[in-house]
Amino acid sequence: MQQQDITSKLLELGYRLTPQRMMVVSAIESSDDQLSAEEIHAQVVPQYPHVNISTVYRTLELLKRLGLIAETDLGGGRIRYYPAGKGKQQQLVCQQCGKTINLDDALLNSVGNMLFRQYRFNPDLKHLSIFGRCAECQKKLTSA
Amino acid sequence: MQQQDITSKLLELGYRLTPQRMMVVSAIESSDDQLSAEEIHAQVVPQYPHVNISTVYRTLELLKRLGLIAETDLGGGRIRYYPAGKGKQQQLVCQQCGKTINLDDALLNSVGNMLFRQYRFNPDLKHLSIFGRCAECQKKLTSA
DNA sequence: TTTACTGCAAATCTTTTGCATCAAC
DNA sequence: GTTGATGCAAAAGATTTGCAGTAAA
Repeated sequence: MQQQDITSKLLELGYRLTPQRMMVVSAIESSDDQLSAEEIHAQVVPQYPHVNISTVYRTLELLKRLGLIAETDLGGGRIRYYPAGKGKQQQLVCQQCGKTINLDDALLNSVGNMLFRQYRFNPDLKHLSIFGRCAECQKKLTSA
Repeated sequence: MQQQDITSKLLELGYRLTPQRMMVVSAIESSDDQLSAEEIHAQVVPQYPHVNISTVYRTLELLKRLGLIAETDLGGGRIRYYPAGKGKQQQLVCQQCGKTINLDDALLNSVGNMLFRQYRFNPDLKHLSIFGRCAECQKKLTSA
């Protein structure tokens, strides 16, 4: 999903293309990371000081409802948004430093298969987060 | 961890045994499910109408700090508490019906080992939740 | 021109905190 | 009697909502 796609999709569906919306879309699109509502707002304000945080929330809600963006819940109420088309969001989240590590497909699929074989459970592996401690934080912990 | 153990541990550590604390402990101990702060409060109020929700939060915070209870984050800001000794909390959570299925250790350990071998990441498998759809809801979905 | 969208302020909802009072020890 | 624990109310942080004005179509 490219930025043009999102905005043209909005137009196509009869929604208005306001500068606020375009800037929210642009912020999400151009970021390498997933962003929180606050972060998106912070990124838009310098270019458009009057944008209200409630508009950001309303825009995110709209884009989510239309399936143009998606969200991950990193736990502890930390919700992050990312473009719906932008790859997988399977990750390891370090609870100490917050770093995220992307998981590779092969490993993930083997886990998914195990779960299905054993429990007939169909895991949503597209949005999986596993919490724990990354190598560096683990090291700090043991050396402390 | 039995209820007496928790209360005696509190005493032992020099904390006061108030009726409020005992009732919070009792609510958590006697429930088969994990409970939210609100649910614990709701369960205590009928027997002790003046208990304040902030006392519940303070008690949970204390018990958590002492390692007597633990919490799981079910996503979407839903935090649930359970006695620390009460088995593992590794589970599959159905996003449709809310049912939880406990994961077996062997499977979990093999996942943990894979993650460590490949990423040197130390997953917190004691509190792992994997979201998705259970067998029944999957069936409903495909037959609908 | 029409009415969807926005900004603002106020309302929610959950959790936390300050403080005076109270009760466990 | 001490001092830690509680109740209350208010604060805080994140998100939502009502409403009147504004601007995209």
